[in-house]
Amino acid sequence: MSTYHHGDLRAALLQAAGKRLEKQGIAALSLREAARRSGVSHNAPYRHFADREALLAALAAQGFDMLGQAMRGQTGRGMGEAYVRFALQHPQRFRLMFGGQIALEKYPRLRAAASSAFDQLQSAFSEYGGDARSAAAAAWSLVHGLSHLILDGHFAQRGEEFVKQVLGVVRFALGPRRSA
Amino acid sequence: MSTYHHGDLRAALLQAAGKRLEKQGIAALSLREAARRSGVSHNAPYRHFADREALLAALAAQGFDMLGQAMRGQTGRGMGEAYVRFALQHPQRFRLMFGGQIALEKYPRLRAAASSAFDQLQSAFSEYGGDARSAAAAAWSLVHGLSHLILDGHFAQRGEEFVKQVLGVVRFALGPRRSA
DNA sequence: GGTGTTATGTTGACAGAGACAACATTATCC
DNA sequence: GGATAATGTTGTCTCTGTCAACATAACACC
Repeated sequence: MSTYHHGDLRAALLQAAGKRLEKQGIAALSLREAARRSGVSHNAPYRHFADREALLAALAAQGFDMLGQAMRGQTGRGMGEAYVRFALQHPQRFRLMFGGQIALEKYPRLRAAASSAFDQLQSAFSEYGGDARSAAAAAWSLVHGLSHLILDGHFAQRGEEFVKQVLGVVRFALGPRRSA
Repeated sequence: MSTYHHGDLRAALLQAAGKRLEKQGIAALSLREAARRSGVSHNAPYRHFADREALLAALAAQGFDMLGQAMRGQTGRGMGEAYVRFALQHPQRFRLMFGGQIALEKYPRLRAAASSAFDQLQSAFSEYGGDARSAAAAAWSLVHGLSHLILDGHFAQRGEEFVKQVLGVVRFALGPRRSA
């Protein structure tokens, strides 16, 4: 029988869990459910993930990769808009990535994926001289917070228009401005 | 016997759960544990909370009240700093409040508490004329995102100094703006 | 004061999840 | 081709949320 070994169970589990995640939210994610959807016994996942948290970490890492992809090629304001757009398009994934349920220090792969995404933002602010770090941190905070608050339903509006309006109100002090 | 009825079980549960929350995080919160800590049977909590989520919602509402209290009397930048300080002092509570695990629309009391806190921020920006809403939204986003990212360990620094520096880099544009 | 009604707690039970251990089957490598 | 590691399975335990049925106390009304 070739059905005993799955072939690529790890990927299958990630896909099944990913689907479940977007549809039902983090709380609905279970190893057993993912196993079921992958047509495998309830304990098989443990050969690929140490525990539930490890599965979540892998999904989150995927998310950071996706986010990096979404921001690629963008600059300045456009990058910020891409960030928010990603969050709105993948709400549950975004919450998983930034929900604080995963101990970042336990998953180097995850930390690396996150840093890589942040680096893109950072480099977009290199022109800001000595305060580049602070400006980048502020910009990230701004788009991150905006994403979160919109997702949580704390604003009445949530369209592209609103996002542009809010981002447009902000200026970063110091250094040259006005580039596209 | 006066031991059959607890007296104020609801408050006791909230306190027990609150303690557990700050120490162990949201995931470690369980109705049964709270019941145990309150010296009561495992099903007693259901007389006060419809389900686990309702308990979480009550804890979150408390959190918004605390946040409102922390911002009271502050203005401008100081209010933003108070916001971040609150988040850093009550990390798990903050995550609960903004983790998206609670369906805001199901708990009017919770929504009210949240709006009330936001209103304070909003009113601090009333001077910004027509774009007051956008400016307030941006300011909230900024401090909110900064809090989140620091909590998640995405920045190397996390002291008061760093917070002031990041917030100091941001300016809000006055008056009406062109939109993209 | 006695009595019916409501609020509050208790006991018991069930299903689903995470996690561990022991065992089975297939790949892999010399 | 056989040892060894990788991968899956079965079985079991404990914990949790939640429902149902029952017990006890508080309260309102006569």
